[in-house]
Amino acid sequence: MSIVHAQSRFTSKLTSQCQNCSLSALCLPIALADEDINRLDQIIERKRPLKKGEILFHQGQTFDSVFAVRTGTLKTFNITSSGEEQITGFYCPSELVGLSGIDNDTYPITAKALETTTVCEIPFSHLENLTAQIPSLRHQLFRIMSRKISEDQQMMVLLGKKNADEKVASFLLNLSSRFKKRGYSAISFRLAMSRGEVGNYLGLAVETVSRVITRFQKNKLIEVDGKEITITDLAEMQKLVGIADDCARLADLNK
Amino acid sequence: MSIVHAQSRFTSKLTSQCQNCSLSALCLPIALADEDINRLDQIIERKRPLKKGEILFHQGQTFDSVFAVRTGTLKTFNITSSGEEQITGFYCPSELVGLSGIDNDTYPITAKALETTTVCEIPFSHLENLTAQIPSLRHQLFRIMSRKISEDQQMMVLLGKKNADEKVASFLLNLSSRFKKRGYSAISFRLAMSRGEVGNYLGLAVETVSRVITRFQKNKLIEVDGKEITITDLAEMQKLVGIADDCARLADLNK
DNA sequence: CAAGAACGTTGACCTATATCATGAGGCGGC
DNA sequence: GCCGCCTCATGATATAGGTCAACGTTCTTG
Repeated sequence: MSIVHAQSRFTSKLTSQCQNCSLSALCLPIALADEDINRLDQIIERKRPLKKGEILFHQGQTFDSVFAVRTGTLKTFNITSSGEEQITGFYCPSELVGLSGIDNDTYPITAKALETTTVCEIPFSHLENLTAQIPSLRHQLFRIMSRKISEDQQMMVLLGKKNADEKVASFLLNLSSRFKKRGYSAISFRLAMSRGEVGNYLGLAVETVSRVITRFQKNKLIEVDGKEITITDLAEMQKLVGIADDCARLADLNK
Repeated sequence: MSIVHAQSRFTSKLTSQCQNCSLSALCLPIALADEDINRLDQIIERKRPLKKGEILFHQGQTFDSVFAVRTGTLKTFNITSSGEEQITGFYCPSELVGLSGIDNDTYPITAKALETTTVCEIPFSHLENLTAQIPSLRHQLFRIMSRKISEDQQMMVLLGKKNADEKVASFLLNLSSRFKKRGYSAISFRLAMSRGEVGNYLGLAVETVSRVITRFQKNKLIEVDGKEITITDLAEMQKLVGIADDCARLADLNK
């Protein structure tokens, strides 16, 4: 009987259910009981894939959902007074986009696909209701938002205090750890974004990004083949960035 | 009878109750029913004032509470790899500090008083429990966190794309609107932070901040007397910053 | 109230990175 | 499968803002 149960349960889930999703351990369902995952599952809509360059939501558009990236990569950006775009983030699988829209019921940024990308749409009003009933989901959502705040603040430190080398090294190591977290190689990966987008994000000119990458290659820190990056000297890269990225370790340094 | 009720209710509240707090319309209690404010009130602890330079919490310390500023001003900062501090925010009355600590149960930043400052301590586990029962409180907390994410992203744009003039102008206008929101003058106010702290926050050297401020004075944009600032040409200042700070207005510009 | 420390301003100079310019791949579209 | 465009790399040059130094002013503290 338990077999029948398991079976029916299995067949009733198509590949796009949270239970089967290889990302569930990183994404919203983390720490949820099976039954609760089901409830979450029911409010989630899987959308047709976005092609490269397609837009998920626009700056100024009415907010109604947050989105979990399933495959591919997104960027989010603002349009500045002078009309140029300022990229505020890149989003990889399992990451949640759109949380900044809750405040004004309006997305303050645009989200655009860097490559073919699939997302799960999570209508926020439903999610919010569910959080009333599922404490661990509520806590998880608070944590995700809190982490986003911390990360953005780290980014502020990067933009305000780091030089070009440190910025690029931080960026590469950050991607590395995100890939690692979801089971890919931490030392070898493919950039979904162009040099221009990297520069825009880091507050650098394209040319500077290009030169730094070339220099890193010459100094045998990384190997590069177009968008393929291999970190060959992780230790040296980490030294470049400084230990401060590990906040916890500093706890006793600032009394 | 209703008079007695009102009376007893009044006398039962000391000055440090949410109901009597002049900030309640801006702070967490916004949109809460009286009875719900009471429940919130009960979990909040008022702390003795912090003197200038005292620390509210340390980077690395275990997270247990968020804090609402009642009077005074706080700054939050990180220590970078090279040991210098990078300021990540200034907090004025009614604003909530410490939300970035939820994620790791650890504050990733230090919060320090810039002047004599009083705060309300809100133990987060209690707050989280209350949000299960009070939907409007839950929504308010999501909104506050969401707004923080938007604001930090605006800050990233500022750090990544703006020049010194634009940074300083943005900073002054930002303070101006925060003062205005809580009923103070939008054109005349006192900076709680030093030029050095402004520079640190904006990714500029002290000298640059000083020079920009001097230039603004010469150009009759502002008047300055030490830490007292008066904005004399608001329109020109806004022009300097650009219209893009108003995200909503751009909704139809980026199709 | 005096002395030292911290803060703020201003000038001279320097440098990291932006900008401009050019050319070489590489990719998408017809 | 070719053309045109976009991306990337690299050199030459310009510049915004950093750094260093000197000095006045304003807090702080004994």
